[in-house]
This record gives sequence, structure tokens and C-alpha cells, in this order.
Amino acid sequence: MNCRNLGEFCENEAKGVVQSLVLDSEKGELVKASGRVEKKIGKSEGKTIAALKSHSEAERRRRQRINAHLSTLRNLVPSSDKMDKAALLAEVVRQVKQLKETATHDSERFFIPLDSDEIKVEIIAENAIDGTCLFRASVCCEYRTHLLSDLKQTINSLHVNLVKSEISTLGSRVKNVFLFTNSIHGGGGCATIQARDIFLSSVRQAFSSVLDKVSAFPEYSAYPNKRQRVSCFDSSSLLF
Amino acid sequence: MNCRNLGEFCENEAKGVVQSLVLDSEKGELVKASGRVEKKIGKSEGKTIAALKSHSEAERRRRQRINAHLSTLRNLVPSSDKMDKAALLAEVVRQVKQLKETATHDSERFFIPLDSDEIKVEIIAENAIDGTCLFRASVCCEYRTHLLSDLKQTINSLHVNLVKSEISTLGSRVKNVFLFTNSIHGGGGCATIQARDIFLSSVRQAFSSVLDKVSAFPEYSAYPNKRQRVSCFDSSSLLF
DNA sequence: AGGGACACGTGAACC
DNA sequence: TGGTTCACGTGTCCC
Repeated sequence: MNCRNLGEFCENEAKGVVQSLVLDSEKGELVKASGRVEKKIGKSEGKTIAALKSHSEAERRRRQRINAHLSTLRNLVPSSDKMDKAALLAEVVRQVKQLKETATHDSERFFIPLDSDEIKVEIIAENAIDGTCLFRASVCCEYRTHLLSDLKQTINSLHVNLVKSEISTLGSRVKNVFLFTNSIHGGGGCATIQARDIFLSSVRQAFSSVLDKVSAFPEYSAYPNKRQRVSCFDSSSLLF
Repeated sequence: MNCRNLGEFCENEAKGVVQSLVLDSEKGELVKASGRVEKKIGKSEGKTIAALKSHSEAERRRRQRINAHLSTLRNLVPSSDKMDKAALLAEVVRQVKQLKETATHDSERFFIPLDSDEIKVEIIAENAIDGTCLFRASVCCEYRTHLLSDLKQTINSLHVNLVKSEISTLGSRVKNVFLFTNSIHGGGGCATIQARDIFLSSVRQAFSSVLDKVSAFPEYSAYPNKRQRVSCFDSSSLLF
């Protein structure tokens, strides 16, 4: 059946008698169609046919455009074959949200040190079995001499298993990010939530004292006289 | 006009005479509709009406579902108000591609060192005016003594402006990522594409020779006797 | 007017 | 069979 709503027109157009069925959505029942069709046909049939035709063709093009984008989305989303349109879009929403999440998270993790000092210690992942946790500690501060060796000593004193270390600089500001676990050389993790919280705050405290050192002993400052915001700061001397 | 395709049914159902118009898409002309409607109405009008009604309601729900996802996508995508559906989807495609790009790029940048040695030097960004480029060089290899100081010497010898350095470890493998520009202390960048390519390959060559050092002089190896794949590798001694 | 965009009801196909 | 998905042509609104 190729026939659509305008069927029988060719034979009936001479008579000018065309009727159609409508399911009225408000009243919930089938009602009369308008008489407009007959009137228009009476006026200029050719015009109406041409308009109808171009209209439906335009609509088909529109559908093709939309569906083309839908199918490229389908290719972008893994294992989205045999998903219907709604499910596909739902999955796309999920993906976009998640990608945005990790993107902002990453940029927060890796990019420019801020002007304000900051110490952040958080749990990234947790092993449910032995209580081993993966931690991420970030320390953002002004550079000073011995900052890195102080941080190293701090890490060592915490007896954690350092997994990853990142250093980035902007001007005289420096940001250090450490990933570490609390299971050193195969040992267990924090047994209880309380122990974990105590550990977290002790890590924060340890890094805090590294930052406090410069205020307590100003001779540690790299720029004793005045805070310097120069961009020609030699990062290579800091990074090794 | 509330009327739809099934209009006039209520008054006409007693007569059983219903006609509809179809624009035949293949022939490109208006043709007769099938007589099925009349037959069915003759059989059991109530059934047909109920089926039609639930069908159109289901279809409406489907449309609502799709449009709901579309509008949440609209909220996720910046400045996508007043975009039509196709444009919105096109923008979503663009975003997803870009997010995936940076996501894989970032994870590639920041995560685990691979088992195979790798040297990669690429241009991240380019200043069209003075030809200054931002480069990213990554070196992935087995750790050995003096690796970091060798890399530092290499960076220094290239006379580049080091912007950022990252080091990550997995077992005895180590991955170093350097971001740097070729405009040292305000100097200009590479004038031509050829100069840039020469610079790129010289950087690659420089890092290569650092990696070759261990094979040429085995005494540099951290594990002279046999390649060791232990995970208790003390990364903290490497990272500072 | 005339073309674009949208929601609608419908026919067909698939479980 | 009912239920669900899709493409289609159409009515309507807006520029």
C-alpha cells in the first residue's frame, strides 16, 4: 500500500469532493475535517498539488537531516545499535554529562595553579576488600626554596605508596598533585571509616605544616622582599 | 482548527463513507486511498476507534520522550537556544566528538606508562603571529639511574621554554610529559613550516639519544642483570 | 506568499 | 494479537 492520506484525489479532484477523518485529541473522539480542502481545490488545483508536494518533500528532507545526525551519534556512542531513538538520546545525554564531568575534573586537576593557597586531600578510589584507598593530594602555593624536598619528606613520613606525582607552574605559583595509596608494600589499608578520616586529616596537617614553614621562617621564601608575579620564572630549575 | 485526518468521522460513521487523500511519493502525484477504512468500520467501529486512539496516544508519548531528551541536551549544550532540532543535534555531535577527543587525549597524556618505549613530540597550539608553538613531548621508558637528569640536560640543550612537566610511574616504567614553547624568554618561534619540522625531529632525536644511552652503556640501567617487572618500585625516589 | 519548523495522526513492520 | 517503533504527509504557526 503506497497510499497515504490524500488518496483517491486524482479521481475525485474533478468532483471536488474530498473528505478526511480526524481523531480530535481534546475531545478524544473522531470528528469532521474542515471544508478548506474542497474550497482550495475549487480555486486552483495545480497550485495546491504543487504546494503539498513541495511541503512533503521539504518535510522529508528535514527528517533526513535529523536522522543523519542521529545516526552519526549512533556511531559515536558505543554499543548503541538496536537502541531506539529515545534510548539513543538518553545514552547521549549520559555520555555528554559524564564527559563534561571528567573534562572539568581533569582541567581542575591538571591546570593552572591558582593565586590562593590550597591544600586538598581526597579519596579517588577504594578497594572494598582490604580497605586500600587511592588518594589524591594537591598542594598549591607560592614557590620557595626547598619546597619540593620538604614535600618529599612529608610524603615519606606519611609512609604511603606514591603512585604518581605532577608538578605544574604558572609564574611563581606552583601546584603539586600526588596520587598515592595507603597500602605500602602490600600492607593493608584503613580498617574503619574513622581511621580513614584520621588519616585524611593527618595528611592535610602534614602538608599544611609544609606551607606554614615559609611564614614561620621567612628566610625560606624564594622572594623575600616582595611577592613577585613574573612569568619568566625558571620552571626547569624547579621541576627536577 | 482542531481537525485532523480522521475528521467528519462522527457524523459519517453511520454512512460508512470515508475518503482520504494521498500524495503518492513515488509517482509524485495524488492517488486514491485504500478502501480498508470503510470495511473495518463496517465490522467493528468501536474497536477501530479505540485502537486508533491508543495508537495515537502511544505515539504522542513517544514524541514526548524524544523531545524531553532533546531539551535536556539543549540545556547541556551552551547557547543552543533558538536552534532547531537538526542544528542542536549537529552541535551535540560536535561536542561529543570534541569531548571524546580531549578525554582520550588527556587520559593518554596522564595515564599509565606503557610496556613499549615511546617518544612522541607534537604541536599542541600555535601562535599565528610570531610562529610561537606550544609543544608536548612524551617519553615513556624503563627507569634507569640518571634518567631524569639526562632528560633535564636534554631539555636545557634544546633551549626551549619549559611550561610544564609531568612524571608518572607504573612498576619500573616511567612516563615523562613535557610541555614547552620554542620562544625562549620572548624570542620568536619557528618562521617556516620547514623550520618547525626540523625542530620537531631534532627534539625527537635528542630524546632518542637519552633512551639509547642505556643500551649503549648498560651500566646506566637500574636493573643490570635482568629486566625486573616489580610493582614495589620506589617511585618516591624517582619523582624528586 | 512561500518556505521552514514543529506536532500530530496514521500505515506498516516487528515482536 | 496488542504493543511499540519508525517514516510519512499534513495542519499550523512564524517569518
